[in-house]
Amino acid sequence: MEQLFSHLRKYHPLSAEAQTAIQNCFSQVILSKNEFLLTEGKICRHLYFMEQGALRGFYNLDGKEITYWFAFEGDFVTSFHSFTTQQPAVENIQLLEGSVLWAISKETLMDLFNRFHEIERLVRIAYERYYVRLEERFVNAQFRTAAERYEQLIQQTPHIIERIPLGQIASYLGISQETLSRIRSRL
Amino acid sequence: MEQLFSHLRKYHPLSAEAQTAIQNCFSQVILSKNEFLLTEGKICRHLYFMEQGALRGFYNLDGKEITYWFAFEGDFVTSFHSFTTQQPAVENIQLLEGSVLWAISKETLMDLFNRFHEIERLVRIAYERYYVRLEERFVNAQFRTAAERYEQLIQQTPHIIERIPLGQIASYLGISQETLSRIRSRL
DNA sequence: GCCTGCTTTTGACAGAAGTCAAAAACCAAA
DNA sequence: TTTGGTTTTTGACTTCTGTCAAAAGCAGGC
Repeated sequence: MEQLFSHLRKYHPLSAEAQTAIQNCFSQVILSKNEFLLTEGKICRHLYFMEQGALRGFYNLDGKEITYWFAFEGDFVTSFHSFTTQQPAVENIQLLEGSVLWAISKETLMDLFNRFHEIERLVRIAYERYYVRLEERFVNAQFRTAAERYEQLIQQTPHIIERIPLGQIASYLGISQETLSRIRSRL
Repeated sequence: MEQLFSHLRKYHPLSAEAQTAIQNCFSQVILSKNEFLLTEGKICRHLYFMEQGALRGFYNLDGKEITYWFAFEGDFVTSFHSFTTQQPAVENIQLLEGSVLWAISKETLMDLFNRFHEIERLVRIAYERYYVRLEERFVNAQFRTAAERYEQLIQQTPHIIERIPLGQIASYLGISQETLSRIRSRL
């Protein structure tokens, strides 16, 4: 739990009361490799925080699995679209390693927002950081070549390369596995 | 100003006091075609709301202008990265038509957040919507073909096609102008 | 009406990336 | 060590998209 707080404090300081409330509202979830946190068509009712482990978000397109994000230690995890709108999810969330997560339901989180302005602020600030990250990734996807994207991945998030199978990395970069293999061989 | 409120209410209802405060904190900005709201290297100190008009965000890559978003009536406008981090912007924001905007400085907005939890909530909710939109656009950029993206543009945001020159639309879709022209000719 | 400049289209060619299929490498369990 | 399954690499070929250059289309000003 202390790990959760130390991550949360990176966004915004928290009063003792807010911390106590958070402590009472999150519950621990332990899952093993290959289990699903969410499947396509279900409504995502929880926000998770990853304490230890790794997972991926993917959806099915023409029979192929498209992995489009990963989460590791210290990341928030949810189907953003489904969680915020309470519509059925289009994607799946699957564990890549045995993992420890903290979960809070949407209702409980809304209740925390009502009781603690500072918690809603923390989330607002977290959203800003995640938005900027996504914007950067979007610009890369649209305007950089496959090789450039791979090199940037090596620079910025080497843990992805170390912990994730090649096929899923290729998908994450928006290229075929064969192309990624060729890029690697000529670097 | 009423237009601003009617847009804001789509995110979250506002008390009379909050509305009065907002009224006192936003100021009107009128700009003509081709003027710049922000240039590369400057820190973006304001959040804008577009009442009337159109503009684009673009940055320079190898001597070429890459247009990667547009804003129209009812949109919030800022350099998200620069505004939230107060780092120099990497992009330019330029008017595409004579426009009417409402502006608020970062400090004033933070002050509103402190005084009105409900205003920070409204922004938190707005962030969620914008994040979902960006996520969708990212997935399209990475995993759909150029032709699919163009068709989706026609379906979902036909005003872009009507009001924006082809070269900038091509850039927005992440393809060359020639390719877009060919896609159009064979539809 | 007729320049002039800007936008859009067309043509020819080159390069990047995808697909399908097979081979090689790797890994874990028996 | 052998075996079976999975992951990664390699090869041959095709398709999509980009680039450069030229032509066509269009709009405003004179």
